[in-house]
Amino acid sequence: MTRTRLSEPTKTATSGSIAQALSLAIHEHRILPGTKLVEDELAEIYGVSRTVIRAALHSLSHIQLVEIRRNKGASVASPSLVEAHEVFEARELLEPRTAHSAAHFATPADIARLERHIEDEHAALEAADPGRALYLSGLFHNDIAHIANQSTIAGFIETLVARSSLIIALYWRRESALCEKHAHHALVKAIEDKNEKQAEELMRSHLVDLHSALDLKKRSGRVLSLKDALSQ
Amino acid sequence: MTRTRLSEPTKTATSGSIAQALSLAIHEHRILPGTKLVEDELAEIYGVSRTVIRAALHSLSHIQLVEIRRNKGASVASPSLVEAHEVFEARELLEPRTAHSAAHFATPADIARLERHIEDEHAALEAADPGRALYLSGLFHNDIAHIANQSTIAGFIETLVARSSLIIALYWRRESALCEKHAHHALVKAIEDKNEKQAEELMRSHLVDLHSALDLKKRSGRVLSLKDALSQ
DNA sequence: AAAACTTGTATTGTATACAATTATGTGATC
DNA sequence: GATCACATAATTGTATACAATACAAGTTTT
Repeated sequence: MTRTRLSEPTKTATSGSIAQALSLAIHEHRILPGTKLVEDELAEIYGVSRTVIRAALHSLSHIQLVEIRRNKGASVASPSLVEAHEVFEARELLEPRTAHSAAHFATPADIARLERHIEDEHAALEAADPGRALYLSGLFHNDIAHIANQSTIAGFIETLVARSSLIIALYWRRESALCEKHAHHALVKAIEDKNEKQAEELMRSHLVDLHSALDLKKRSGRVLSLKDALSQ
Repeated sequence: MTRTRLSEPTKTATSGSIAQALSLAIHEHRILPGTKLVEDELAEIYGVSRTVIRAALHSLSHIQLVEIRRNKGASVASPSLVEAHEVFEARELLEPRTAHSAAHFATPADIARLERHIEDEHAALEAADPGRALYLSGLFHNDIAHIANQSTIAGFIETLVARSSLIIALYWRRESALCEKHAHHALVKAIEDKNEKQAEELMRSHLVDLHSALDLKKRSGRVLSLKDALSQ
């Protein structure tokens, strides 16, 4: 996954790049669950036809980041509490295993990248940008899945991490995500030490911790205009 | 071009129904890995425009049943041996857990449905229709995943089962699938008895057995014409 | 006033036209 | 005979036009 390019406007938006941009905006909570995603509006914003927008929306709907109802259009998905628990239960099943394998396969370059993720995440929190911190936190988990060298499972985890971002927007009750910093640090340490069993156990407890931080009732969310939310 | 009004309940083919029809054809090995899927040809067969076909192909590409390369079009996916092993490793991670939960949640109606699947599968083998038997065998696994009441994980398993069908087309070396009959029967028995631990263990050993039946080198496959393969 | 109908607008679904790209075949050259 | 160049066909990518559906507001009817 490459970082978003900044200022060159000549980038002809393709359905993939638009899906990625929308996905990032959802990850960072610039557009919240329930927001209607109107095809014409998005086509205008990205300077392409509805055809391309439709492809992007459909690909996001497949990973359940957006929900498409026939003749009703697309909106950012709004997982139920049951789905929320399911997502975290699935993560608790998959990710400890990937942490185990990651501890086996990780190279020094991998370790360095993971540590950079943690630093960036911390910097985003310092800069009062919790949305970006959340996104980076997701990248951290995805990166571990890829290091584990199981691309099929890594693909599943990517969708689970993405949906987790929606869930956090709806059900999160904890004030800061700072507590995660130590958990992530300890995890990297275990992976660096090639302590597979410990990495697995740290990942498991980390996820249980996140899962327990879900609230029981939905939060209300104000919805910004798409133009504003997608202007970067 | 006018649509086919000749037949009675002319189910206006939608992208979903077309995706399902193609998926079934792939499951049943009527169209084999590597087969080119030309949009115009499919549009002609199903009596819709390319727009609808494209949506169907894209949705199949998301679950990796078909592979789409830009400007090159779609073809039935042809997983590498590495991917094949990954798919089965993922199944070995997920499905024992669902078997465990299924044993917990299964109702008598669920048991009856599972047993019907086994019978149908056996009947298909008797009728010398191994493709259909394979499809039904996949349904059996999907059904267990749904009984386990974890729709997120069930969704993952569905894609893994689908890809397994491609893998079997490419790498299967066993003559008959009859051996599975006993495995499936024993599994249902354990679920019926609500013996969670045994169900989990039977599922694990069943999957290890399947995994071990993969050959190391690809088989060559003859490709039929799409019109013939999709005529049902 | 409440319910049902009507009409107008916004939005999505599908087909089609055209542009861009890739694949194919033919002949010239060595 | 092999290989390259180039023209032609086949196929995919994108935009747009139009049809179908849903949504909202106002009007009529009871």
